[in-house]
Amino acid sequence: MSIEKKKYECSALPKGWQREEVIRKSGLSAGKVDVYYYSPNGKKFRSKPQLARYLGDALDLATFDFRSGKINSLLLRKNKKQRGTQFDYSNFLTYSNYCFSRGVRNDASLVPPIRQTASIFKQPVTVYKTQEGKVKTDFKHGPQEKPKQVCHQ
DNA sequence: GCCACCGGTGGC
DNA sequence: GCCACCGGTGGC
Repeated sequence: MSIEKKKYECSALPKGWQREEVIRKSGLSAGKVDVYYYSPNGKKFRSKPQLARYLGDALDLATFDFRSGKINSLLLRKNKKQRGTQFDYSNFLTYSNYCFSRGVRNDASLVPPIRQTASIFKQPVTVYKTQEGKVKTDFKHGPQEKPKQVCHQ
């Protein structure tokens, strides 16, 4: 039989990103599920910090739940200790809030949004509905490869 | 040498 | 005690 492995688009991330679940098949941790992400250009990611480093300012992962691949606003409360550079919360809106404000629910488990008005992404982004419950995001002239420094004025 | 995979543990 | 994260290595 084929191995339990699936790679799907991840709706909480920009178009082209994929999420994969791999079930451990041996050892003490057999049955444990490992989650990996693949960037549009095929780079593999095995942790949220790794993802965050790669994305830099291009996308805020504060509400991104790595394991489930979904947006979880509760993560904001449990502020993980931020090392080195400290994140500026004064000027951002979570992706889920953004979806909410657009009348898009992409996940049933979203908690009510915290009302905020701010620019969402630090990079131009287009969000549009395709089908029921699906959201696509496209970065305008987004870099193909590594997101380099984005100029914030 | 690479990388998929499981182990070990720090931080909670 | 759990689990997110990443080290290390076996198998290629």
